[in-house]
Amino acid sequence: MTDVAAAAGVSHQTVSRVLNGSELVRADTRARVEAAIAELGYRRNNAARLLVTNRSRRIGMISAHLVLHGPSMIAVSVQDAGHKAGYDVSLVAVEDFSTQSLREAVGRLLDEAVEAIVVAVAHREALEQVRSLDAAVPIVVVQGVSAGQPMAVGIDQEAGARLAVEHLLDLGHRHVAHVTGPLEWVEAGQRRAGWQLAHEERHVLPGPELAGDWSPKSGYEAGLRIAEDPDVTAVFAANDGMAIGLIYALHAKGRDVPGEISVVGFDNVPEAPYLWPALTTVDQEFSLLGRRAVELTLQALAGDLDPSTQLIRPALVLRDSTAVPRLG
Amino acid sequence: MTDVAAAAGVSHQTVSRVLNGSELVRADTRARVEAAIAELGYRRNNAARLLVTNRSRRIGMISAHLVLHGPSMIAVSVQDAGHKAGYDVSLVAVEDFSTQSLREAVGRLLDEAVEAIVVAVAHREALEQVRSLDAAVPIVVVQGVSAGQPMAVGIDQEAGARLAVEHLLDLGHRHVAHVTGPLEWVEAGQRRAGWQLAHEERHVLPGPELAGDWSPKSGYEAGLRIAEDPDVTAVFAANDGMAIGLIYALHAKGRDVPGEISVVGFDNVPEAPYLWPALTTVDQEFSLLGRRAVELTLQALAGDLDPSTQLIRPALVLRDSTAVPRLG
DNA sequence: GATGAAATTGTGAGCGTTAACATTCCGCGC
DNA sequence: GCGCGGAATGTTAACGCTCACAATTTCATC
Repeated sequence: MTDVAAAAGVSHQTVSRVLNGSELVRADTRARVEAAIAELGYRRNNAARLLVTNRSRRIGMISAHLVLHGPSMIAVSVQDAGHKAGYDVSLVAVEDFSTQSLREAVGRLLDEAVEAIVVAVAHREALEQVRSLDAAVPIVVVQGVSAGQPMAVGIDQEAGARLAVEHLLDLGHRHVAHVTGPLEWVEAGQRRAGWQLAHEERHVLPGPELAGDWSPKSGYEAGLRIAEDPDVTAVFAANDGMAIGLIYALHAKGRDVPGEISVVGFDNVPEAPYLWPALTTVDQEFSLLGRRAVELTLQALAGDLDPSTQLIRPALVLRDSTAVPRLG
Repeated sequence: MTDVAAAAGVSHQTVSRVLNGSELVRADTRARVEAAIAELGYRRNNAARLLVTNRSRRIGMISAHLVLHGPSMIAVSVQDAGHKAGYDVSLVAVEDFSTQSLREAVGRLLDEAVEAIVVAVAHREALEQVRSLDAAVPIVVVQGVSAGQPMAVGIDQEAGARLAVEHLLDLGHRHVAHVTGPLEWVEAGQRRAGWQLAHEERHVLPGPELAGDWSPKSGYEAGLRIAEDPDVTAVFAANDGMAIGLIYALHAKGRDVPGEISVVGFDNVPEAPYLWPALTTVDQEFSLLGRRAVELTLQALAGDLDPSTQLIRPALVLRDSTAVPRLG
């Protein structure tokens, strides 16, 4: 910086002012400084800057299971929204949810001087733990959110599940079976709750519940069991991956989808329209979620701690994997 | 730090030594300092540290198309391998490949004081541009790599494509059609080259070539065309997503897979085994790629600029979407 | 041309750490 | 008991930037 100042014949402070877009610099001085900067290929040293301003313009994000559609979409969307708001986003992926590993993740972010942390971990206990760590910076939750939580934006999983189940009941199915996600995931619990509620509201008993873990394989295994059960005419799988495994099992067992059994997924992965049959599923608007999360974070940074929970409503996407149940 | 020093009754330098694991601190002094640190909940300020050491222990990564399987797997694996080597990894996603936007991405990373940059952008021109930007830090390329490139690790796309095509020819297909990825992508070109070469080697003419863009939709469109062509009995799709769209189109047109037409994909996405039919495809070992990339980066940081290109060999995964061609 | 207020520029200190060097401590041999 | 040497600790000066304030210039006004 001193070099630039010398080259432009001004003081280092004037260079600093130019860099920060201050109004108080005469146009020709600014031009001279900018020329010198370009000339010398100078870059401002952010460490020094951070040291004195104490503002990193960086927000941290804790994420898990980045291989899954939802988490990865959320990570990308938050990152993107953050950049657009002039923030860098540091992502740290955790592999397990031990206090140890979460503490380490938070520590890592704090070491990077993040101004806030966005937690995108749907694991019930993990969420509580991160919250209880209270890290002197605002924490915003974007996944595994339930109504009434402060500083949280999420997608209304329960509503999405109801959309799916009600669609099947509307078609005339007596009840709907459900392949759950791993129930330590808040989302999995919420989708399951939506499935139950939709039945309760119509005063019918839900169909059988099978445990899955998001993987196509677990959907496949559930499908093998469902194929044996003549009572089941409709299944709501808690995500598209399991729906794919499920349908595969049904095909393998000679059961037609949707002729004999209707299937609805959750996520609307890009290949959903091209599965055979094209998958009816629930679409979540992740990019909106990312934007909202960053908005909320910025708000928190401005000292405005919003105690309300924003829930984005998902939408049902009708395709070919659901049909009126075959009579008799 | 001063506070900690005061609390422990030592000088700040001693605290610094404890923090850096220096040998020259007596055990009881160290214990006292550590107690004070825990007591006060002190965290070292990395900005100040970076300012004086000039070592950020951070590597940057430029990535694109994080929604696609390959890029996202690579991003995760590099990040992971980096963390394990004690480095933070900053990811910046670019959306287009203009000089402008790449320059900005590199700039953003440089501003974060990264010690090296891993470029995971398969776009031909983009790669050259980033290289030509010469950013005073080592640059390692992990995607869109071809043999003979310095400082690069990649997966041998051409070999993978040959595996796929040779398998089909071995089954007895006269030739193989190909749905390409967008040809600005190095990978797309390499897979296409492998497809051509496999034919050349056997002195047969390749089947028709159709242009795709990685999306299931483009695979679907290609599929509609292929379904009309009685000559085509086998197709190599440049990724699984297009293979899915392709198979959907064939089904929709009443063509059986693999009975009438065999299909091979590329990527081995998690749902591949559960598609109908289960997809024969080429598997790439992304986690190994990430580790190799980080190794190479560390080597470069140690001043050892490896001019050789490491290519990881992919593997063919046989499933049910390929079969011996129907006679006549 | 003097005056003063506003616009522009400069000066010095300090952010929290590490590096380099200086100092103190401690135990040992004579 | 003295001096010596290495171990342990302390002191001081950067690192490159912004902040608060001081100094200078500019320009309209009379």
